[in-house]
Amino acid sequence: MNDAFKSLDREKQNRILDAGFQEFAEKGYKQASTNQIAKAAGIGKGTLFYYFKNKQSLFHDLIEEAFNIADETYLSQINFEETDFFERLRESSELKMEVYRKQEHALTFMAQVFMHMNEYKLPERLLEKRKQAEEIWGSVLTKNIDFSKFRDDIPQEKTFNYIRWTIEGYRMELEQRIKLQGLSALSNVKLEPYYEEFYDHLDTLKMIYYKEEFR
Amino acid sequence: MNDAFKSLDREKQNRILDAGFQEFAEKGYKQASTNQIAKAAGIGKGTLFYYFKNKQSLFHDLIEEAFNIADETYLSQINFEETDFFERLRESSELKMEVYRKQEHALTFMAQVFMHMNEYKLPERLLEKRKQAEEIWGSVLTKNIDFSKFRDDIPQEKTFNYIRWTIEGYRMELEQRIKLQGLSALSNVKLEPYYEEFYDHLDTLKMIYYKEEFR
DNA sequence: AGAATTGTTGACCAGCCTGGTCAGTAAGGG
DNA sequence: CCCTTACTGACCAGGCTGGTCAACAATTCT
Repeated sequence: MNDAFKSLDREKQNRILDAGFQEFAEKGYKQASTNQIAKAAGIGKGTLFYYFKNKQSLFHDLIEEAFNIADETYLSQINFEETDFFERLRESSELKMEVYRKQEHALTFMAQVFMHMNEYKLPERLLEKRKQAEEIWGSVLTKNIDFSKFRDDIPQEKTFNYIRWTIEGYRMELEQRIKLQGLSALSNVKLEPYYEEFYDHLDTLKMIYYKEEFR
Repeated sequence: MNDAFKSLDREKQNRILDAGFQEFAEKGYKQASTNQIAKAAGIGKGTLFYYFKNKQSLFHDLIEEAFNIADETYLSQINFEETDFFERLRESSELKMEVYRKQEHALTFMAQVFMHMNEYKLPERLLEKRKQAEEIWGSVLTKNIDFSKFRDDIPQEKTFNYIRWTIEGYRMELEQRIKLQGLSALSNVKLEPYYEEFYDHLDTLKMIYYKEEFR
């Protein structure tokens, strides 16, 4: 990523970044095609290599950019004053949705990178960032949370995991549903009804896992 | 799949089938490589095409074979007399594990095919099978189940989904854990402690979602 | 025994796609 | 007018693709 790229207008930058995020997230480093990325971004192949010196450096730059995006629009916005678990969960989910709106494939790309991190020999600089990110991502739903609101006949760790897994399962099914009904991009989908559905699930989970007096 | 293949000894057949399952499950139809499959199965490339007439027919045969395996060692073994949800869940999980032991990648292959079914133009014969399979797979955790044991302050459908999602989340984390700790094949991993862990989760879920008198 | 059949292989094929280059074009600013 | 910068796609060598096939090996038949 050189100065030429950085001085592009934001829209074009984002188009290129997102094309890269999507291709690498879908196929992994080796199988990803720079031709595809250029085509999806709507630029010539030469131009891609005019902005990035080669495939590997493009990949590294994408990782760094994804970290930055996640940092700026997600992690740094989390309100760690909020001690209620479900409120924190709601806020963090909404922030995540913000990221999706800005850069639809940044987060799936990040997840892919996290999963296969060990296969890629990344420079020290990125490994360091990853370590930091891992910690803070893990703290989003734990740091300064009032876990005493959970019913105490179920081990706290289980409660925590069960809620995580349930939400994750719901998220995946929702993704599937949206993908099936319309081929439209996420940005074109009316999201309001899904929010209501999601809040409803949060309430139900509160019913299930909170002590009576906190429901 | 011709007579030559069918008259191979079981072990070699399974080696080839599983190599195919794995490759297609990992990369999808187009990206899958017949070279890789032959190499992974430990046979020459020519031999693979001596057994199967071409890539597409190999793919179709694998689908059919996967359906048969799932049918024989999983679906047909489910005891639909058992009306307790968690007992049914336990049994079906153990049966699934049987399938894994016999053909490690058959089920992930099937899942992949189900997901991307619409992209492949499959012959009528397979589409029909799929339709049937879909119905019966859906019925495994519902048909003849006594849902009245669930607490009735939470909608039954939610209860059902939440348990599914929780178990699925647990399964994925377990897979991750096993993959990390040892690179050994599933068949070499001591499974007993995991079973205990799994049963423990089932008990906890019973605590959460059953009426008091059925816990 | 030898002949005939069946099983198995990897070198080989044309063709596609790969990451990357670079001569050439276009545009803008001085 | 030149100089710089932005941008492109034809082009390259090389790797991998699905698939073939002549040659060889093993087994079975006569």
